[in-house]
Amino acid sequence: MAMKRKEPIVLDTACLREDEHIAARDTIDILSGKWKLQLITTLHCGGALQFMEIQRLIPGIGPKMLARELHDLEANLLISRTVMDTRPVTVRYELTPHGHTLQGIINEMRAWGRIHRRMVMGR
Amino acid sequence: MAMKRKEPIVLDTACLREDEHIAARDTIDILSGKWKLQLITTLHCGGALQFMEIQRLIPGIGPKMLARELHDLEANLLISRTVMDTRPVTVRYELTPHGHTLQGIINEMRAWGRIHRRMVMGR
DNA sequence: CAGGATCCGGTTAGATACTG
DNA sequence: CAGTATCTAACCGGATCCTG
Repeated sequence: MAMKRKEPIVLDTACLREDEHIAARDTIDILSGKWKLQLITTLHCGGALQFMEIQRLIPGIGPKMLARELHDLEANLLISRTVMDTRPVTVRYELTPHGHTLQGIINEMRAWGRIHRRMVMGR
Repeated sequence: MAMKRKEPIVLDTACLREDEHIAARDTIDILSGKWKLQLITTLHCGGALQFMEIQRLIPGIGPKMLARELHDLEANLLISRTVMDTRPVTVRYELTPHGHTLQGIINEMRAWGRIHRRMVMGR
């Protein structure tokens, strides 16, 4: 008697394509990490800011983390770093136009997060 | 002579409110982790699936990680877990309606991620 | 089939101290 | 002011083995 053949599970690939996963993952990776969201939002609202100004606006972040996160964002062309020739030197960090486009997604995350919190915490 | 008073930096708080940060962070936390996005998308496209079916659909994931991620999502009311009384037992995992609402954000992440990739990789 | 238990290497993030 | 260097504790994710 023939074995009952179990067909391999293959879903409609349209929504499971590899590069679709990658695109979403890229976005998540950029936004992941403890301070990225706050940092982006702070620069979005605050415009151009200096290193210490940012540190004061984000309570709890240390210089090491702040420097690292700023590097990451700069490498992704999301912020620009400008050394001003003042004395002592100051550095101006600012979201690029591309960086500002992230705020749309962040706002959606806020909206969903609020709904989610009500759902999980129960009203 | 009076010192030049540096005003403390206080930005319009509307976009920097603590609970706004938290809401966005909740969303990120749910979507962070190596397999969450793929897992949600797989269940979104595939409907109800068994443990092993999911494992086959997500190449590389091990049973430990899969179990953990499923637990996380269930704790957040994003998926439902149903034990079927078959022999041997099988378990059916399925996105809840609330879970399906995540796909909107995920799709936006994909769209942004594609744009971003073109921007960084240069064309 | 559906997982839990254990071990283990790599990454992450904080504290502290120091430099140009 | 604007960071870097170093050390360490915590966490993440994988491999392997085991159970009901």
